[in-house]
Amino acid sequence: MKSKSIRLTSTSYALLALLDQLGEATPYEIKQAMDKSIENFWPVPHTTAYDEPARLASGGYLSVSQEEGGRRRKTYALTAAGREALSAWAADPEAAAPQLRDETILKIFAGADPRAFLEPRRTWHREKLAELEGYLEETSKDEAWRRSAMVLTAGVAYHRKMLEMLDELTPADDGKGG
Amino acid sequence: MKSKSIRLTSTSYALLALLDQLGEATPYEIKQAMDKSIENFWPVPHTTAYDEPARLASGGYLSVSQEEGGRRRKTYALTAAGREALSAWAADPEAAAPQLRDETILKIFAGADPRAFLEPRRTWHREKLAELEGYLEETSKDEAWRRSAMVLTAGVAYHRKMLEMLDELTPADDGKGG
DNA sequence: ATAGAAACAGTACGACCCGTACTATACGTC
DNA sequence: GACGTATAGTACGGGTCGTACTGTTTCTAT
Repeated sequence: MKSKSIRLTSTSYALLALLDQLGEATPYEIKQAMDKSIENFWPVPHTTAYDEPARLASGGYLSVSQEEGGRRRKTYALTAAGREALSAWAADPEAAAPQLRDETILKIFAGADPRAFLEPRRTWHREKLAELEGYLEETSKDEAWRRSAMVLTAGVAYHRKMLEMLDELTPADDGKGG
Repeated sequence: MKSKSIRLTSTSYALLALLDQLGEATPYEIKQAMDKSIENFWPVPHTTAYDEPARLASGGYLSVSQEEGGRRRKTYALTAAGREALSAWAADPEAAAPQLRDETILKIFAGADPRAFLEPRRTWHREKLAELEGYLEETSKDEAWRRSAMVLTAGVAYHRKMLEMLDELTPADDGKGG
C-alpha cells in the first residue's frame, strides 16, 4: 500500500480531472470520456488511459479495484491525495505555454507546395468542428458534463478560427500562380 | 561508417529540413535557426539539437566533422541519403493531423476560473506575435531565409487568430459576473 | 595581466511517453 | 457452437523530455 514517489505531469492531471468528473471509471471509460472532452487540447494515445492510471495508483493518487472474472477490468477513483493534488494544480494560475505541432507547416518549410495541403486541412477542421458540435449537443443537456461543454465550446471556436486562417492564407487565385 | 537502421520521426525531418537550409551547421546554430523558424509549429527541447543530429548521423542521413580544440563543436550536413529521405517525405501529401496541447484549457476543465487565464494568455500571444514579426522583418530581406519567412507568416496569422478567439470567448463584462 | 562574472555551448541521464502490433473477451447470428 | 465483429486490454522498446550540470569564451574592472 506504500506509495512510491512519481512525477505528476500535465497528462497526470488530465487523468485526475477526468476521474474527478466521472467519480470512478475503468480505463476504457476514461478513454471514451477523453474523446468527448479534452482530446482537442490534450491528445494522448489510448494506451495512456491504461498506463497512466496504474502509475497514478502506484503513487497513491488513485485507488484501484479489480474485477474478478472476464476482462478483469480495473476501476479507478481519486484518493484524498489525488483530489488534493488536482485542486492545488488547478488553483495555480501559472500554466505552461500552449504548444502546437503541425507537420503540414514542417513540410511546407521543407519545400512542399502549400496548395497541396490547404484543402485536406480545411476538410479536417470542418470534420472536427462537426464532431465537437455533435458532442456538445449530446452532452449539453447533462449538468454532469458541464465542464466538457466548456472545453468543447472552446474547441468549436478554435476550429472555426483555424478555418478562417486557412481562408486568409489561401492566395487569391488570380491566374498569376504557376 | 556503416549505418544502423533508425526510425525517422517528424522531428528528424525538421532537423533535415533545417540543415537543408543551412547547408551545414553546429547544434548550437541549429537551435538558433529553430527559434527563428519552426519553433512555433514544432517545438522541441534544446537538447534535441544535440541528440537528434547524432542519431541521424548514426543512420547515415548526416555527415559529421568535429572541431579539434576548444568546444569540440560538431558540424553536420546532409548526406545524399538525407537529402533523398527529406524530399521523399516532403513530396508525400499525407500529413499527420495537427496537435494542440494547452494546459490552460486542462485547468479550466479541472475547475479553474477561466478569467484568471485570459489576460496572461492574451499577453503571451501578443508577445509571440511581436517576436515573430521581428524575426520576419529581420529575415525577409534575405532570400536564403525565404522558407522561414513562410512559416513565420503562418505563425503571425495563427497568433492573430488566437487573439481574436480569446476576445470572442471573453464573456462581456455586463456586471452579472461574480 | 588576470580574477570573477556573465554569456555561450554542450552533455548526462533516467523517468516518461508514444505508436504499433498484438491478444483476449463479449456479443450477435445463423 | 463456429464465425465475424466490436469491444477491451497489454507488451514493448525506441524516442523524447526536462532538469541539472559541466565546460568554454568573452567581458569588465582593476
